[in-house]
Amino acid sequence: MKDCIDCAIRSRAVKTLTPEEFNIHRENCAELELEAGESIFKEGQLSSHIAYLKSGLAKIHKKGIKGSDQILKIVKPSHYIGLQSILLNKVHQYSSSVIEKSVVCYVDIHSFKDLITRNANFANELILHMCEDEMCYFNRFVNVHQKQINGRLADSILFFFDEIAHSNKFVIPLSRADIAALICSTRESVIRSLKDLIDVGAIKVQGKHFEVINKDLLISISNKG
Amino acid sequence: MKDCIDCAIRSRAVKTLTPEEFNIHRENCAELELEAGESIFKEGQLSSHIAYLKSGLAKIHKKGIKGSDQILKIVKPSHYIGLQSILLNKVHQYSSSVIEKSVVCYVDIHSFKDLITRNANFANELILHMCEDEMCYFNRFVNVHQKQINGRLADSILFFFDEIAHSNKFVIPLSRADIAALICSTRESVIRSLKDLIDVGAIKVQGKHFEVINKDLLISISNKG
DNA sequence: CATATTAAGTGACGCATATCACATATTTGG
DNA sequence: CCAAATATGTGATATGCGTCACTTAATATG
Repeated sequence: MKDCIDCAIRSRAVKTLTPEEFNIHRENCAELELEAGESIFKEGQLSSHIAYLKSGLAKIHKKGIKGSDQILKIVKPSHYIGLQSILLNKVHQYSSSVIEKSVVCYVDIHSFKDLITRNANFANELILHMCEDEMCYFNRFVNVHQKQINGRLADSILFFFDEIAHSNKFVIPLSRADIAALICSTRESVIRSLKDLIDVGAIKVQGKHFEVINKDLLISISNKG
Repeated sequence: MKDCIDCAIRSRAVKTLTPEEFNIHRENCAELELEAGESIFKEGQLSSHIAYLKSGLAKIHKKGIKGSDQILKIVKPSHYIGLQSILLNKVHQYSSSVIEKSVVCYVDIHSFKDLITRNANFANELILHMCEDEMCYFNRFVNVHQKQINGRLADSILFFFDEIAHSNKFVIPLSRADIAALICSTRESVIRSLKDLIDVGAIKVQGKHFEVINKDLLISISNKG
């Protein structure tokens, strides 16, 4: 049940809204609970809303010419997904799905655009978010190219440790094939690489349950590629 | 000599400014003419300005753990460079340099931030630009991973054809090593791949002068990776 | 609870491109 | 204009990881 006014996980952008603007925002969005694996939107689909991930985790993914999906980004709560909908092209250029049970709010594009043009602080917060994202894309682009698979896998495990779970024991709600899609590899290579990291004593793995045993070692593997 | 009011290549964002805002903007920026190879800003350098590429071409680049530079983006005129300066961290996270003779305006960060918060149309245009950029990053990320080197090289040649030169004869103002940095490869592999594209009759090359002889063939190579 | 389906793991092999070492060509600077 | 520096090009070799085919384990469904 939607309860925007008491929402503890409002985006920083939404926090800039006046009460009047907040009410407009609230009236123009619909909240949905999605199960793991369900789609937020699909590439090629007409875009009419911008999605806001209230809780849970999502991935942004896109098919390449080889027909295989690639995960472009793991989205944390309190983030917008699909801002490109505000562009002129009316079709989603990539897909988004949740990877664990999540709550997603869909915000009507026109109302969202209106908020941007009437509240510069809201727009400013979006710009800040997008700048942060750009930095992540750059770092990831460089790392994916210059690191070997163990370094890339270490990066991803550290991401879930530091930015999602904040704990040395956590679940990575991705299959081996999905982890491969995230780190630009194949599921067989991911399995072999996981084995390497286990063998050197950096992590313990049981299905999707991960435990970081030696974070410094993992960081070292990440740093040297 | 700075002549903002008659500037034919104002950004779409700047076009949204009121005359008053335009004057503030104008008073808070400095124009520089840079030669090919000169730096706009360097990674690690304190950021105090946002750069605007008035004319010429620039690249955004960053070193990876292997110590080698990677080109993250070729920047066309009428684009801002280094928007991440408006974030809290006061240091550039990547470098930017011009790749041909260019004119760059440096805009004071505080004045730029002020413009964002006082003019939502200006902010809106920035958001649109950043959304377009994000799409490019996603496409590039997927293509760099899923295409083999000939496809990636074809992509870059087509980029210079369609988005920079708008002509089948053009100069790519990059060394072979720089082309390699752009397409995630090495200079030897770029040379071999250029040879392949020449051999199949897609292009002609003389130093940095390129001629696309068979665009359809080049597109086909790009599409199939 | 049993069966079917999907995911994970393994071994063997192949390949696209990186690396290395060098020669040649071009550009730069005095 | 010439020497030095840098860029380009080439041949040979190495390698990290993808691919394929299969077996085993885990999960989903009726």
